[in-house]
This record gives sequence, structure tokens and C-alpha cells, in this order.
Amino acid sequence: MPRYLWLHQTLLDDISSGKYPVGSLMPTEEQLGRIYGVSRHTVREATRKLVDSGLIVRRAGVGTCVRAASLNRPYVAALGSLKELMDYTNTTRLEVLGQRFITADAALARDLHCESGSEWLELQTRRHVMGQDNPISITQVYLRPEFARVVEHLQGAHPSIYELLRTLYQQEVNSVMQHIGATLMPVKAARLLDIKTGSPALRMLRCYFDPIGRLLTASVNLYVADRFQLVTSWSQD
Amino acid sequence: MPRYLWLHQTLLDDISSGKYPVGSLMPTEEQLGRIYGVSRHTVREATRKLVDSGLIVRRAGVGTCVRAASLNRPYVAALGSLKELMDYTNTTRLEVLGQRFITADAALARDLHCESGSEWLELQTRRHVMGQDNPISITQVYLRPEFARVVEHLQGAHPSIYELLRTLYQQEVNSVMQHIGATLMPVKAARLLDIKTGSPALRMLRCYFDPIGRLLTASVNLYVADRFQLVTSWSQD
DNA sequence: CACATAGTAATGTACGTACAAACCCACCTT
DNA sequence: AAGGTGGGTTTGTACGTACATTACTATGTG
Repeated sequence: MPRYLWLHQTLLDDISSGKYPVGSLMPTEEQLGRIYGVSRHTVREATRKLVDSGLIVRRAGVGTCVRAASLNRPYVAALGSLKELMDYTNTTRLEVLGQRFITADAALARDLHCESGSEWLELQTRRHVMGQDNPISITQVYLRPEFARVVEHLQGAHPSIYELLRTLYQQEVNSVMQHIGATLMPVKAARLLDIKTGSPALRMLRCYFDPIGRLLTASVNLYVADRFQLVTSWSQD
Repeated sequence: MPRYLWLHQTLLDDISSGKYPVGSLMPTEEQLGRIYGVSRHTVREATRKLVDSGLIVRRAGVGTCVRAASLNRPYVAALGSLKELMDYTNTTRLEVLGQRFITADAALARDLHCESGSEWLELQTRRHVMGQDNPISITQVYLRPEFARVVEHLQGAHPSIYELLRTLYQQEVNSVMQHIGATLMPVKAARLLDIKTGSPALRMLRCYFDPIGRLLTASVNLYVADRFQLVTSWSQD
């Protein structure tokens, strides 16, 4: 494990344990380097990630201030841009439970913004956070049959659908549309996720289109409400 | 202007002008350093921003590949999102049901990313879509006491919080953070919205920060699941 | 007492070096 | 011909140094 990642994790722990309380100034970068036995360069690399995730704030002439004790526990994915969307798939693990070919009926066609009567490969999958046991979501993935080879690469930790379509088929994804809503977890899904029936779920539909607006692939995610939260942030600079 | 920012801008221009075509490999980091007269360190700092905005991809052992030529997409995306946020407040109507001053306890402080013990003006509100009868959400708005005058302008159709803070107090909002999750609608809220208890709700927390990361205002929205859905889309051009 | 100013300490920027890990490709072996 | 292997290239990580910029503090001066 690279040192800066190790230090990142260590600082994360130290902050959440209260060693560096919220609102207080952390030791200076030079001190941190001495404390943890790394160079200031590595300290900055490690804290950069903490700054990005909003846990700390650096101010020239003042120091580094702790702003929050932890990324509060339901897994928080920051999906504010296409890039973050890609990173997200690297930190989660997908488990393919089954697959079948289907024909889109009117309802599905409206949901996915595809042509009614078109053929799709439907995957039934379950998603876990890396290094965590409980699954966070049930996901249905819809793929054009000609992209079926993607399936082999989706199992476990996988590159984003973007990368796969690009590297396997030289197919560029031009735009992404995301629908977010709430619903109750369906009974069958609740059983697969080991939660009570009647539990709320975050429903996230994502459709990936090519430059001429043709649907390439889509996924319907049903997240367990208290295991997952979506975070987006915008900043002016 | 710092060199890495200058280089960032220069590379942005060179990519959009086609000097480094989409799909091609850029010169190596060392070559870029020689070409533009800076160190590899500075090259990495400059390209880091390009990586973050998704314009280029770095791969160890291969090189740095140009993925998109569009120079202003990240800004467009950010503006687009903020704009959507603003439009939203223009097409909905807010009804203030009550207000009171509160002190942030630990739980609220964690939720809002503010200092525990700080003072807030809490508004209990209900939101309707213009020209539609059923309310779509219950919203709690938290305001710093010094911004209390905002309340007078929130009733009914209103400009965004941005606009209000800027025009009334010359206070710039620098960043916005949005948490989205699912939950069950609380009993009291369900009564106000005229829906069954046990109904799912989309929970949306939005926090507005000033440039040094201080919370200015926040709102917690609980949307009726089948009356509201959030749609986001990104596009490469 | 109010205000300008110098000093100090922190982060920000920028240079350098070195080696590790990932990748590609040409070459060699079977 | 297929497949493993090694060397070279490129990014990733990590160390070091130095000075600039920013923010606060203490001091001196009117």
C-alpha cells in the first residue's frame, strides 16, 4: 500500500477517533511528516484526499482545520461528474446473480428511453462496497446484445461501463442521464439484501447514450436507504 | 499567475485547438516539461486538473491520452447544475408553516456540517409545484440568524438562496453540497402532505458554503416519492 | 487608543532526484 | 506458431530543498 494512502487512512481514523477534534487545527504539515515518518510531500498527497472529501480545510497562513469527523457511515459516493461516476465503480464490487435476454415492452421502453420491441440482455446483480460485507444495492443492468462480452468484465471490481465500452468496442459514451427517486424495496430484492420488507430504497436509473442519442446501456439501482447515500458537490473553482 | 495554472490553461487551449487531438497520446510528462519550460512536478500539477475534469487520462506504462477536446465542459456542467437548481426554485412555491431559533446539537451539526452549539433559524416549510395542488415536499430550512431577512423573500415563488444571499447581504456562495437518500416519511410530515404513513420519501439535504467552508444555509427536503423525481444529465459537448 | 508596520508561522508553489510499478513490444523458447 | 520473457518507456510514488504568499501577532508610533 502506498504511504500516502496509508497516511490518508490513518488520518481518517485519527480524526474520527477524536485525536484531531472537529474545529481544531491539526499539526502543521511539517509536524505531521515528522509524526508519521513521511515527507511533507506525502503529507500533502494524503491530506489532498481529505480536502477533496471535505473533511479538512487548508488555509495559507493559518493551518489545517478539521471540519468533520467522518464521512458519515452509510456509504457515501460522490457522483458530481463523469469522472466521479467512473471512480465509483472502482470502489464497489458487483456480483452477477443471473442473466437473460428480454424484449423491451412499452413500460420498459419508456423507462429506459429505448425503442419498444428492442432486444436486451438483462443482468440481475448485487453490489457491495469494497471491504464491507453487507450488499448495498440490487441492480439490473441492461445491455445491447452485441455488448454481451462486457459481462465477463463486470464481475467483482470492474472498470466503469465507459471504459469497458471504449476498450472492448471502441464505443464512446456521449451522455448520461440519471433519474433519482425513492420507493419501497420489492419483496424479492429485500430478501436478497437481507433487510425487512417495507424498507425504503433509493432508486437510481442511469442511461448511457452514444453521440446520436441511442441507448447503449442502462442500469436500475435499488439502494438500501441506510447503507447508501448520494453526494454531489459543486464548487466555483 | 502560478505556472501550473498557466500551463493548465495553455494545455486546455492546445487540446481544444487540436494540437493534441482527441484519442492521441500527449507528449510524455518529461517532454511537456521541456517543451513548456517547467519541471515534471509542475506538469503533473497542471495535468492533475485536466484529469480531474476528465479531459485526459493517464496510464502508467502507456502515457497520457486525450479523451475530450471540449475546454469548458466542466464549467458548463457546474453552471448547468447550479442553473437547474435555480430554475427549480422558480417553478415551485414555498409555504412557510413556522419558524424558531435553535441551537445545533451534535446530531444536527454532523448532518449540516456546522459547528455544534451554533445558532440557527429553522423554518418549517411545504413546497408545491406551480399550478398544482398537492404539495410535493416538506422542507426544513436552516439560516444563520444574521440572514433572517431572507425569510421575507422566501414565501411563494422566490429567487434561489444564492440570489438572495448575494443581493441582500453581498454574501457569495462558493460551493454547494447535496446529499440524497431515501427514508420513510415521518408521521407528522405525512399528515401535512396528506399521504399514508409508511410511504417512501426522497430525502435531499443541501448545504451552501462560503469560500472558507463555513455553512451559510442548509435545507432538508423530504419529497413524496411518487410526486417528485430528480433528473440529472451530463453530456460531453 | 487606533492604526500602520515588521515579524513569524503556516500553506502554496516550484525546482530537483530517485526508484517502483505498469505497460508494450520485440525477442526467444518450445 | 504460440506463448513466455526481458528490456525499455511512461506514469506513480517518495524523498529532498527553497522561496512566495497569506494570515495572524506583536510592536511601535501618532
